[in-house]
Amino acid sequence: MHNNSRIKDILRLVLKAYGKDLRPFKSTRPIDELIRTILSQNTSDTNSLKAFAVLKKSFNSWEGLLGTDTSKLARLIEHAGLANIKAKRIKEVLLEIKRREGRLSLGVLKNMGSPEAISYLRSLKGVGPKTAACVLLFSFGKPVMPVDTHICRVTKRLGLIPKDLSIEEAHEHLTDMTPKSLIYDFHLGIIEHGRKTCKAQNPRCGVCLLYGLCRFKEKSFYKGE
DNA sequence: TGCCAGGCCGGGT
DNA sequence: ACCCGGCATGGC
Repeated sequence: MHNNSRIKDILRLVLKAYGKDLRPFKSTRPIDELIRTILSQNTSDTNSLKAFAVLKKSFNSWEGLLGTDTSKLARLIEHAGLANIKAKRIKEVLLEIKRREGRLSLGVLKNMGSPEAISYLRSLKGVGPKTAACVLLFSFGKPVMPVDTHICRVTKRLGLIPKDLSIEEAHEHLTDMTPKSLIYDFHLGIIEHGRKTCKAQNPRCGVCLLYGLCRFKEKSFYKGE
């Protein structure tokens, strides 16, 4: 637990600046979360949420999705981009869950430890470290940090993790070093920090003030600031 | 106009 | 164990 005090510092600043904007934890249904997260892979929120809304509207239950052919599914989710890949992933992942569990449910994860649950999810083709972490955190409240490209960049820049970590290693490091009860807030806070105010340096944001962490500088940082 | 968004897989070294 | 190309829409 090397960087423990530093991460607490940063957590405090992030929560002070953005805590009030974060939606409180409310667990989402695991299959919903899984589908939503696959749609979000390498895709903006607005596009993936639009596609998810179309899917929800198209099916009474996800059982209905299993009988739909993949090309038709791809048309339904075209707003999300990468639609052919995602349609195939969603359908095959759901089929595999149904095959394993006898029904379309991830309830089996509830009583698993995090490592076991991660292995289970990642053995589904199309589910990588980020998608697995989202399901475990947002549906089951397990202390697992989802790391996307933005979080990876920012935490490296903050010096919380070494710059040469792969994204998979970053998941492990950040999960380990963040106090369990704060993983959810930290994840959302960093996302919020990037999404909103800190396109330029924000005079009310302690993270920007202390660490110069405004979004517009990220590119130059990664070209070797 | 080009770049990038809450990734992941498969194939090559 | 890494590295890379492919996948593809919409917003700025």
